[in-house]
Amino acid sequence: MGRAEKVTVRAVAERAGVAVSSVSRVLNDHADVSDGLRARVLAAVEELGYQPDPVAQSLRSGATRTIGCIVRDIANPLFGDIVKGAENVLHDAGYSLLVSNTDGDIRRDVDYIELFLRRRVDGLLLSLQAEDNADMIAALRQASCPLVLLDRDVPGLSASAVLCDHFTGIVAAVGHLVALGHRRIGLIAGQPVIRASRERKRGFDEALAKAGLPVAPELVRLGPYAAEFGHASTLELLDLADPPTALVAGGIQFTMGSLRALHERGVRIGAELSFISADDIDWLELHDPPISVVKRDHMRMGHLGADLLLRTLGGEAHPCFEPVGTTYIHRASVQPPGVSR
Amino acid sequence: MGRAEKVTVRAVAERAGVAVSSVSRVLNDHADVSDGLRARVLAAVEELGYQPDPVAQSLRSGATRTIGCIVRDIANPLFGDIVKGAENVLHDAGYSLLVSNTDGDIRRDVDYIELFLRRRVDGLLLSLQAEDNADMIAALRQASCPLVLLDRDVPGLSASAVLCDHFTGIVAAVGHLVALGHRRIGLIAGQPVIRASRERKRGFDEALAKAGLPVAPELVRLGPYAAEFGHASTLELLDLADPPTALVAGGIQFTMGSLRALHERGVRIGAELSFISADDIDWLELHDPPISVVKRDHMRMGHLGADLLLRTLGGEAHPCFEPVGTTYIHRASVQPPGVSR
DNA sequence: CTGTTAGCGCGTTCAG
DNA sequence: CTGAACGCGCTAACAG
Repeated sequence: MGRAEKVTVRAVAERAGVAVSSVSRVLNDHADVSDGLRARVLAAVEELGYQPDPVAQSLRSGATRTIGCIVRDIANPLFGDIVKGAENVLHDAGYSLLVSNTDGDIRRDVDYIELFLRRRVDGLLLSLQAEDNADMIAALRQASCPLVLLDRDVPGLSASAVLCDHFTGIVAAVGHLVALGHRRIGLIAGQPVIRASRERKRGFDEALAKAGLPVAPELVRLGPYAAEFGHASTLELLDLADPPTALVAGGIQFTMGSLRALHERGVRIGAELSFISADDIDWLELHDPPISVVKRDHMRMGHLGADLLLRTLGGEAHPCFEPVGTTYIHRASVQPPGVSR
Repeated sequence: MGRAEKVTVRAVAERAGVAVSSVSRVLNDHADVSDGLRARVLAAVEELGYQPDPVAQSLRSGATRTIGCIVRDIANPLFGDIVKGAENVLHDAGYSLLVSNTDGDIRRDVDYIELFLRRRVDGLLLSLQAEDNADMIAALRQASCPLVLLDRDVPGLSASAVLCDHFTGIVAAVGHLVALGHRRIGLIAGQPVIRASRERKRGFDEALAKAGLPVAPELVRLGPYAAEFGHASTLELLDLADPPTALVAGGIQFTMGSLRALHERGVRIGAELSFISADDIDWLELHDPPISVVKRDHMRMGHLGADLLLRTLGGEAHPCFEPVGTTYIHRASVQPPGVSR
């Protein structure tokens, strides 16, 4: 096993025949350094292969060049894309990314917040599981580093945010189904503790109202973000005496669960039921027939979030909001029974 | 914005009326501490809400309680599952996980290795992009922390590894296709710089040989792990004068690319072509008709890798190899043209 | 059993 | 323009 001799500033200083502070000056290019000294220091650095110790730098400076990222499920391609986009930007800026996995348990959000703050991260990228948890808000208030919320909205908190326009996407999706003649449209979405869920529900309601369609509470299922919920809800909707002819699923977990339920029942999308997913994941279109989606660019969201964080760290920006557009993409659908045109 | 007063050991010591070292003794339960002192220290800790600074602890102890993880694409659910499994185990053991994204560029493997080592991570989880890169091997030799390879094999390196049995899975898959009567079977897989690719090719060759089938070099495409390669290769195979009747794709990227190509061409899996993916991703089965897969439990691989790392760190284990089984799951297929039975 | 002291490696005051 | 000295917060020697 290789053993690298630990080469410190002191070693470099001795090698160059100067004081340690001079080495530090050169490396952090603090003005007023003579060319001769600079050259000798750089030569010594090169010869010894010196590299400053980030841990010592962190203790001294208070900055760790580390960002903490909190997401529900890093294996979920939605969050994977966010993390990937963020990591790309942060890496290029010299930051490293710590990840988490809160997995449906809101207390783990709090745990990770406290853990990352204790580790003195320079910033936090947050895709929280709920926006109204008191413990979580209290934990975030302790933060002395910039915070960026990813598609979340916690009022009264000093944080930036990257927000998606879910409303427009759902309105377009439902509008399209209505135009096809659907009158019984189901919605499976998350609980209102997350802005995305509220916006989806609001878009759903407004689109129906605009079309003069009645609200059918039994066709709306709001629950925890888990494939099991999407699965169970889809089965319940299919078992209704008067089942929906079209279904909008408001998150990738729900989409997964719903597709599995439809698959089990042998219900063919586009042939027997119109299905729209409110999160475009790359592979959804590969279904046969393809699934219609409301598309969001998750990598871009991570990208923007990291960018916002870096700009705040660099003092170039104060907390602000960055909107991310949403596009509705129609891929396949079917007219409801009894509709002629 | 909340401003937490930094409470140090010194503050706790003064509050309790003892020396700083006594505080340290109590917290790290170094033997020989009187109950009275312990109680007073613990009380002061509680009252002040003291929490040790991990950065200072790291500088002092040399350990950062941080693990670096190197993967090609964290947004890929395959790697996402690995990272998730590893993070779960590491978090419970008090470690945090730094992630990366090497994205097809082998030099980024080297960059991240050097970055993480400079940051003094306590261990490295490595899903490398090639096993034979000299710079990468040189970088890893500099490591003084334990290394765990994830489904990779770098001979001559002091590292543990979690390995999948790809061979058996591909043999089962090809064997099944042969039993159905297929005689022209295509393979899309990675280059031999990664053990997984070599094992898949070896399994493919042996299964064909065992069936007394000729080797058809034009049906085997080995290339970089990218959806584009799977896509282009699939189109090339379809365009052959004598195209394959069945296709085995040896990695999730290739599967993605191939499915997209088949979708574009309107080729129906199970109706016109048998398709087997060598990496089961949760959602593959949701295709209609379902796709046959060679299943691997990626989360378990991350789990085992992290466990191996922790055991090595705890001195409970020396570098070793942990095998992960592979299962072939048949979901749908089609007999080749001209086969009656 | 407990207190005093010396660094871990770095950046940054201050004098010269 | 350069060097000497201090301290970030903690742990581990070494004394008492």
